[in-house]
Amino acid sequence: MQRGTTHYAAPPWDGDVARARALQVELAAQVRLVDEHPPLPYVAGVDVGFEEDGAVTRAAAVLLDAQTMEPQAEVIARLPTRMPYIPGLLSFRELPAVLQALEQLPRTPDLVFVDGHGVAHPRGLGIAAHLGVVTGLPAIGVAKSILVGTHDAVGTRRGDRVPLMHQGRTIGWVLRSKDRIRPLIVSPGHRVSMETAPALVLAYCTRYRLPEPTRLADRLASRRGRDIKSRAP
DNA sequence: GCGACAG
DNA sequence: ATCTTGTCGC
Repeated sequence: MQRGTTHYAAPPWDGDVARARALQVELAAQVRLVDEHPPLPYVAGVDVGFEEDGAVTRAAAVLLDAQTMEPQAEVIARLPTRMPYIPGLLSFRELPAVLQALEQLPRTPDLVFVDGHGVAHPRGLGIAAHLGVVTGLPAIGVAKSILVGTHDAVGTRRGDRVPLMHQGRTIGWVLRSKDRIRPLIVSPGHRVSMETAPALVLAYCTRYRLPEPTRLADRLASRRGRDIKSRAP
């Protein structure tokens, strides 16, 4: 960590699925779906990839100027993978590495775009909501497919959207970020309202399906982009 | 009991 | 998520 004072507590994992789910319910109660993000000087995008056949979890975080969307910093954190992928418990597997990457950024972002769901989760605590609650930072979840919920047909043009419903509640949106391209599943994670989340995501979608913060982090996390700057002694 | 199931 | 070339389309 280079910022020194910031150290986020990673979620615990002892193999007890029931305990993890109980913790999710507790943390979900702390989620605030109201707009509390400041005028955005800086935004960040985070995503995770794997190396060594899954033995190593690699998280990437990219800091961008909120206005120009120009990348200000790109960092990578590597940690040994300590649990398998379990639907509904993704954050317990990926958040530890993501938090370390966030700590390596030269400054704290005012909003974080996370690859995965926000409150559009069985217990209301997708990885974006989990990240938001443990860091206190405003966060939005941007997923490529649905984990839970149903929805009506969505228009085919950029900006078209329909609510993602679950147990009679709107838990997110199915948002068309690009004409004719498979829609994104957007849900607020923390300190962002259900109404604002899709507007912010759309504002950061330029010529690609994914919003810039997430797209850049995605490129760094997976092994594409010709391994720009990594290596950690 | 039988599927579904973010990444 | 990851294993993988070329190919169809804006």
